[in-house]
Amino acid sequence: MELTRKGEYAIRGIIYLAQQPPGRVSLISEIAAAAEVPQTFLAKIFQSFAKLGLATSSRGTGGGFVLARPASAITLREVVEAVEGPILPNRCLLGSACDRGGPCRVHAVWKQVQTEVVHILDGVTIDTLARNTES
Amino acid sequence: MELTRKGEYAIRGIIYLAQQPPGRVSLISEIAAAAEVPQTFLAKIFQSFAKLGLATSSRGTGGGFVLARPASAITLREVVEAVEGPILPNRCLLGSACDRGGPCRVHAVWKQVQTEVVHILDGVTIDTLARNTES
DNA sequence: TATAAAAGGGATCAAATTGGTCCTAAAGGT
DNA sequence: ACCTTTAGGACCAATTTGATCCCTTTTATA
Repeated sequence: MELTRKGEYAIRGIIYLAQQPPGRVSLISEIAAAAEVPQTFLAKIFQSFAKLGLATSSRGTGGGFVLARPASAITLREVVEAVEGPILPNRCLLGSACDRGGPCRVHAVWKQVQTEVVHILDGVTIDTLARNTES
Repeated sequence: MELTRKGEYAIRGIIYLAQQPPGRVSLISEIAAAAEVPQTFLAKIFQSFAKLGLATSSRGTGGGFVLARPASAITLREVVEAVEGPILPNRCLLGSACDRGGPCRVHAVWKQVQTEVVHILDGVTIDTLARNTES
């Protein structure tokens, strides 16, 4: 029930991107330095972003990353799920038969938790986080 | 962001206890068989329950476990936290300085997630789960 | 008062996950 | 050609998870 480093780094990294002037290309080395995150690790994270269409990547000289959409159209949920996988408080929310025969007794509760968490994270955009200067 | 086996076993085990006639002592072997959980592992889990005052244990012949309180006075949150530790979507909710200087930008969001999840789990008692015959 | 029946608690262990590095390949600019 | 930059795969150490084993302590009872 805890965000991993990967998730934290992902958020820090994409917030940095969102704070750049629109269209400005950022190097992974630059983002890593700014977000204080191991560069090679962050590179993997941004690969996921690129694959999922959160960021656009370009190679070679002058290459780097740009947000694929306005920061106001990227939700915290998308970013978290991009690297951590779907919000899933319990395995039983995947398949149908979680208990030994029939849905488990707590199924409905986990479903509710999932729905609520997804709702909260969907309600926060990267734009909001990027503007949010200090607490 | 996922319940572990330990948490699942804990819930299954305590639900079984709650389904017994009031005052009836259950052996760990009996609970393990009924809940289809590895016995030695479940023993550890019930040790936690005993320490935290969710169940009462007695040793020797005729010993075993009984709920320390009516099942209607034990919440799902207590059971989960007993074995998984506090509901904590992000490490930053522990200390004060999560970001490099000052609270991190997402701090408030994680706080909200934590509050909401705790609220949901606090609203479900073991009694409710134990009565809940099938979905 | 042995003895058997339970839980308590520590040590240990394999497998999976996490957190991260390294190297080579591919793509793009000069 | 050559340099720069991301893509992708292999790899690795540390931690966590999911257990098991063994010995100790407590307690009832034959």
